[in-house]
Amino acid sequence: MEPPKRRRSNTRARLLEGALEVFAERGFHGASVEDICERAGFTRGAFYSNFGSKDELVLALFQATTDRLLEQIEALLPELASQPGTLLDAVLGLLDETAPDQRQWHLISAEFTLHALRDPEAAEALNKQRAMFRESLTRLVEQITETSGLELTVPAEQFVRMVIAVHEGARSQSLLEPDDVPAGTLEHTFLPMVLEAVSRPSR
Amino acid sequence: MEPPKRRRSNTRARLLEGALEVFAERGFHGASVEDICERAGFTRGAFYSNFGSKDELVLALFQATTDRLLEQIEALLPELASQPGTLLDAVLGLLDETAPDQRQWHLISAEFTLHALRDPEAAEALNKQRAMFRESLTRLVEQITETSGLELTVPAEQFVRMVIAVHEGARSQSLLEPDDVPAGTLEHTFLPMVLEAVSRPSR
DNA sequence: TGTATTCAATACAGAACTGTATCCTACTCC
DNA sequence: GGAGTAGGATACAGTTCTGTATTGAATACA
Repeated sequence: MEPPKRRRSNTRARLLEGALEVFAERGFHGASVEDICERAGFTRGAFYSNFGSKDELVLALFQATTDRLLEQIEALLPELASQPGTLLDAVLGLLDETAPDQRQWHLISAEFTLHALRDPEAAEALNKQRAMFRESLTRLVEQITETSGLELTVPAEQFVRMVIAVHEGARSQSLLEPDDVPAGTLEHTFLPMVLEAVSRPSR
Repeated sequence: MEPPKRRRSNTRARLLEGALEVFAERGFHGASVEDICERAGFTRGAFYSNFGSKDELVLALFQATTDRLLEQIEALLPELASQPGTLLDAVLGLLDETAPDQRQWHLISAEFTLHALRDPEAAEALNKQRAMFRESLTRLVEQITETSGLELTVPAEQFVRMVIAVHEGARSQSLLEPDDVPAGTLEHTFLPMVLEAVSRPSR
């Protein structure tokens, strides 16, 4: 009674993967259930046998993505915290490594955010995820500042919020104008200055 | 032969207005032509008599929005540049005043950006608009730094890019978590620090 | 006042999409 | 190797949307 599910969970995974791609290309509303199935190599029969509706799939996709993100963070945090290197390297490292395909991730993430801005329920889920992410990042920042003789003049969480804002805003610009703003340019120019502005050698 | 168009241009305007609202609520793909017409108080007959398709309307809406934005900037720039006040007040003032309805503007703007990230033609149009906006903002920054005994340690345009990144990233956070991040909090906490970090009294 | 024109409403045809019901195939387990 | 079942394909019905063709009312103009 256990093994027969191997096939099932596999097609679920493939459907989720296909959905990720198609959503990135056409957006949630723009992608039909059939588009997703086609991409995954199935027909709608498989879809409705695994998900109740597109909304349910979106939710599952969000959950899966969140789970993977948090797993990655768990794996990366101790490494980054213990390795030598500047605070910024660690922070940017985490931000970058958790988004292997920058472009796709940004598209999906923006799509989710937009969706959440219109739907309170989605907003709650997204905020929960973002809060966990911020927390991890905040912990990382605190650990590194403690061990590196650096002290922040603002609460670590607020610093993290700022880093995230810059990161997102910058990435949006670099994806829109890849020629004028190569990926990472803005972050690497400004975050060091920001950091300098809000930190000092600890007592 | 000229006056008969008065009615026409009026319904065009109402359709555009309706589209703005509906797009903000449901997104481009999520809004049907009929939704837009209904909001504007027409039926699809009026729509297809004024626009060839939803895509054409989106383009027209983008153009109209851009035109209005640039007009507003033209009107605000001299005022802001001449008025007493800090550089930041002026910059944030411009950013805020050009977006009377923060939420709707952000939604539409995000939707456009997302669309542009998927469609090179839209990207070009959006980038042109953003370039003009940045230019105005850059001019404002340069004017104010010149007259206020302040000097930037980075090119004005890059500073402007950074301000925009922060502004967008911050607004996204404050719209998602209005309780935890009241509008303007992040900007007003961090931008002064950033500014301090990248400026010094001029020679 | 009568005629022409403009512009939006209405009616309609066709396409796309969703969701369900049924069928078919390939395992599983005896 | 044969019955039972899981899971995906196929066929179908219903809905929604788009775009066009036609109609009708209001306005301009003579």
